[in-house]
Amino acid sequence: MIDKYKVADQSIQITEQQNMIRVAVDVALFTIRDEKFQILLIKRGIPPFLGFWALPGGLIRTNLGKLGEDPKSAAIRELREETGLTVAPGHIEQLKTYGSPDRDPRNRVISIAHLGIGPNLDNPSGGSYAIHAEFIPVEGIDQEFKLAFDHKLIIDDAIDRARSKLEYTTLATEFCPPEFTITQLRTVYEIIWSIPLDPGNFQKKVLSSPGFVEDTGKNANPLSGGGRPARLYKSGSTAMINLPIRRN
Amino acid sequence: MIDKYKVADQSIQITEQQNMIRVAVDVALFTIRDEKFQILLIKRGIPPFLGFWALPGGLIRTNLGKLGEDPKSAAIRELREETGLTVAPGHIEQLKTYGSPDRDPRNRVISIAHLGIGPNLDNPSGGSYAIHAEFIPVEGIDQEFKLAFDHKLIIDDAIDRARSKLEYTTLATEFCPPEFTITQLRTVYEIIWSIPLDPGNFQKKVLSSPGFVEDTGKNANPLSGGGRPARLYKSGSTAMINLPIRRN
DNA sequence: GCAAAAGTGTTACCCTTACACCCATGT
DNA sequence: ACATGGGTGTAAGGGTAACACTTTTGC
Repeated sequence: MIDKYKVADQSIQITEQQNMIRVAVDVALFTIRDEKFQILLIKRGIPPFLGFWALPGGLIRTNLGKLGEDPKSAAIRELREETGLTVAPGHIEQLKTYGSPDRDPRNRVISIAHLGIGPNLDNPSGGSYAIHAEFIPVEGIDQEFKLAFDHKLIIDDAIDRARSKLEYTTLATEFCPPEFTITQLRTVYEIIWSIPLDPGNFQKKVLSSPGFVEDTGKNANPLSGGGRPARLYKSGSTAMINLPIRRN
Repeated sequence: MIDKYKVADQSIQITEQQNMIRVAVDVALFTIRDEKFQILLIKRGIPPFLGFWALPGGLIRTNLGKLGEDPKSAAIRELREETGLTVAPGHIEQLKTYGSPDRDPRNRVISIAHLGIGPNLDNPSGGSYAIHAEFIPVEGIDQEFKLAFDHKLIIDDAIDRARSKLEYTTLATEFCPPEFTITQLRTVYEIIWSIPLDPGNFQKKVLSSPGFVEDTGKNANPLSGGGRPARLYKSGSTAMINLPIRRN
């Protein structure tokens, strides 16, 4: 019942190099482009999985300063290094850790996956070293789509998380520019959930949820072809929605 | 923008011992005892944090077989080794990974925290090596309560997760014996949320939620002092509740 | 004026809530 | 018979969904 290794581990771990594992971070960065829900992927330029798509990511560094970097910082750094894109700390969160012993064919790597949201992103810079980064519509990522490691699993989990967080948090505002109209916000829900929502009811629900959005007093420029100018709102400070937006 | 270390990491990681980190698992194991919501903690018998309370846990092993163990297995093993208690794989899930560089004063350790539910548990066996395990009511864990490392943070996150999962999953049935009455199930909600629920309305909501519970056809023994014998149910196969149990 | 998009009003319907009431058992 | 806990019925209130309607612009 009691294992003799238990205390041994705790006493030797200060000096010995045992039971150490490589720890990576991966980032599932989503955006909306061309009215599609898209995810940032890189095309691998080295084996294993040469030519396969993968999430941007890499090992957490231990040689920076005395103790190393925390996982979220590592995720932001790897994203920048591999794609040239920068995401704010407020727009990235931990998703889940993937630790199956055989998930990397070379040797053991545990990955702390992150979920990121990127509004108004530049085009990713295709890195050197034959690494190519691109936004890919999530609808196109099916069984045919060649993904490295267990990244298909991670992407599916990330999509699920993003879709369900729309319902009870203000995540949707992170897909919008700093000032946006209610219609723009509704379009985010419609694109990510792939369903139409009633414009009138959506408007009332968002405005009746305290702290969801904040009125700027300004109006957006009317579209060409006419239509009443929409009022501009900015994201509120509150994180949770009291009246959930529903998917029925 | 592009960092020269990027490809270097990927090519040398097969051979060199760089950027490796100790990875631990910790378990927040909850149960209901004496009509209280309780968590399993151990009293540390070695420095650092000698005499402080901590979550059961330890390092993931890399020397078992070729590649090592997966995090969930490690969590179940550490729990058994440190407390003598066994939890089924279906009653434990990953909570979150804690990776702040300075969370362990000795050296860098990243911990994959797990959330476990233990119905009908034996008393934890106080381990040898001066390690003492005990169930502690969560209401007693305040700022005065001395917890090691960042375990106060982990416990708070675990309690939040457990409380919110009651609402939209069948987690509450995991606190019950294999066959239970609706009143027993309601008591789980009442204890964990610290609020009373209407017995009649609770009954109807649970029974109208397909797959939440399954009728065994049997009745429980009537309590001494009278009362109609309650019907016995068992946990259904469905994981999600369509009509959420609310906390208002 | 007409089309188009933003925003408000209205109503039937459903679910929830609160609580009364019946059922089955021990003493 | 009475107390006790299990379980069902019911009616008032609140939120939602569907859709009609008004407002404000471009052409």
